[in-house]
Amino acid sequence: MDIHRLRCFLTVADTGHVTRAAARLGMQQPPLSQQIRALETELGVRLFERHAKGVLITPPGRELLAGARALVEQFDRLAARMQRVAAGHAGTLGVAFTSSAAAHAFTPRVLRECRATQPGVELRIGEANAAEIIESIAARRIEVGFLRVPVARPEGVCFETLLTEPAVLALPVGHPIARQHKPSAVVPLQALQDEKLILVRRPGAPGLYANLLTRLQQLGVAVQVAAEVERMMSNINLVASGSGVSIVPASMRGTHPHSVVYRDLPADPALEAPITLAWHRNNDDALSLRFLELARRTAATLAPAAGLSRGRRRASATA
Amino acid sequence: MDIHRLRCFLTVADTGHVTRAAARLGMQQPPLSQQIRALETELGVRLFERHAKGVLITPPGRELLAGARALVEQFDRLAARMQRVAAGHAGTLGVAFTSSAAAHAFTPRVLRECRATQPGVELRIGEANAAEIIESIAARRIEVGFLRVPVARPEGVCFETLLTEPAVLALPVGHPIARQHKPSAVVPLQALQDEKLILVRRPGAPGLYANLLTRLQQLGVAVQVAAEVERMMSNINLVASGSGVSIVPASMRGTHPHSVVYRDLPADPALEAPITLAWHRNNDDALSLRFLELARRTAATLAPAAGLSRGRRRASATA
DNA sequence: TAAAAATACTCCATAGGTATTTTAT
DNA sequence: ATAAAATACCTATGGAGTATTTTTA
Repeated sequence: MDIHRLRCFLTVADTGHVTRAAARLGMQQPPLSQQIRALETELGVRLFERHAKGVLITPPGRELLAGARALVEQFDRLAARMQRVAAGHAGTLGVAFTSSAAAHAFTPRVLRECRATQPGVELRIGEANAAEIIESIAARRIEVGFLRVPVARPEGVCFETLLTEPAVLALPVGHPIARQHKPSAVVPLQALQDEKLILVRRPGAPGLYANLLTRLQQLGVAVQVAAEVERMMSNINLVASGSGVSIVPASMRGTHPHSVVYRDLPADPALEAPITLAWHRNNDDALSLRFLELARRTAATLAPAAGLSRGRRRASATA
Repeated sequence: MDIHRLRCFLTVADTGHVTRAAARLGMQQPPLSQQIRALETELGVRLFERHAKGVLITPPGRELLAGARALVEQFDRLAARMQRVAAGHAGTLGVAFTSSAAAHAFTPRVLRECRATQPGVELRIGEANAAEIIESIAARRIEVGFLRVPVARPEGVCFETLLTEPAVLALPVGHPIARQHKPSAVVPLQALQDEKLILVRRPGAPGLYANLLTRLQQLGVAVQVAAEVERMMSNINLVASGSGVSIVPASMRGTHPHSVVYRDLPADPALEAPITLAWHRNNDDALSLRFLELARRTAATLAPAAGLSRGRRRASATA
């Protein structure tokens, strides 16, 4: 008993004639008779009564009929679905973001674009920190990640900077620096002299804040480290509470609008905060590739000049 | 893509190794590799990443996995069910009764027995008149019928008398015959002289009532025909209403106990009312045969002596 | 170097085709 | 006598086996 034989059986049952069924199946009558006979022998059941003007299904044949029809239909659905999967029009894609990547306008736009252009694709969305996302990609639990800085580079995981944005200074409302500089002004880093600074820093993960400390040291600006936190949101919350000042990616502007004010910093490549796309080198299926391309295109529409000038598709892996 | 290939795929996915999967499938590694390769080529999708220590399923492979597992399980369920069908332990059986056959104690007992001994068998029960039942059997819409008298004998339909029971006289309460004869007495047919008689008679269906009229004529007993009805129940209802007297199969005793009284009649083979089993000659599947045998055994326990003395298994067909 | 998968080939079971016979109305 | 199914026989595709090579950690 296999799908092919069941299809033979169904066609004979539907037509009531072996000959007509054979024609519908695009085959000759004798081999179809043999298929039916083989099925009967295998099941130990007579499926049809043979008459001079055709065949009549038997009670056990009727039992098979319902089950076989459901089975063949399910089979055909699966085959059709796999065709769409092969084309990248259907499937499930695991995507994860860091909370700070999720704050960028890029993130909801990518998801919206994907749902709009690929309605058959189910997105499994998760939020985690960069280390967890990278580990999940390495372990192949998810396909794509969006994060800031690649805090680890396991074998096989690729990274690509999609966008960069400048860092801005985040100050508690009423802070002297805010009073001394208009909202449109650029605050020099020297203004941070003796300020209490809040850092987002994870063990072994040099990122935006390592670059900041290096630059302050170069400039001879001394600061106090008021707190080190793990998440960008904790960082802003501490600024809002007045515990100190911090620098954050420009897309965080607007968080805690009543408690936090933001000021531009001098243009500085070391203080640019990237949005980084992460995926696994071995994921070469149509769906993953389409999604990566979609992410690149979406990023290009958000920052076309930046994207081109900084060199798109800077893929890299520690292979 | 067929069930066999999907089974190969599932085993490789479950084990994560082609070699181990081959062992579990009872085959060698190379043909299994070929099956996987063929499936990938056919679907246009890479299902596994090949590594030195085994294989890792890909995203499109995961898509196939769920569907394939469900499909193979459904396939196996169907195969298992067909095995039970072949043995007669599962399936659907269409059974119909005439209302007067349904009144006999035999009927509920057969159904109860079947449900008890064959719990996997679904009984589709219907009630209809004898002509409809016989036509349904001839048209193969149902498998078995229980009725009184075969009012037609189409090609292929077999009949077998399972039980016979004497006819009894049904009288309205307070009727003179009831007063003149004790409940245990036997009322001679001569007592019906000049009585109003209710008959159950269908066009072209000679049965109990034809035999009765013939016998009364032989005895020179004149009666009035007060009514001719189609159904045994209408018959008893008319007796209950005082419209006349009638004779009914003994199993009808107890119907309308407050309005109708019953009296025995002299033993007379022509006035015996049979319970007849009807089926189609071509139904040789295990389930039908088992049910016929069950009906015969059940009938034998109800009237072992009668059954044997009158010759069980009097099958007949007008072939 | 070792373990796993892929390749090359051979064999055989079985699906399908053609020609013919049997069966039932 | 006719139409349909069964049988007989042939061919070829493809699944499974053995031996061997390739790949990767």
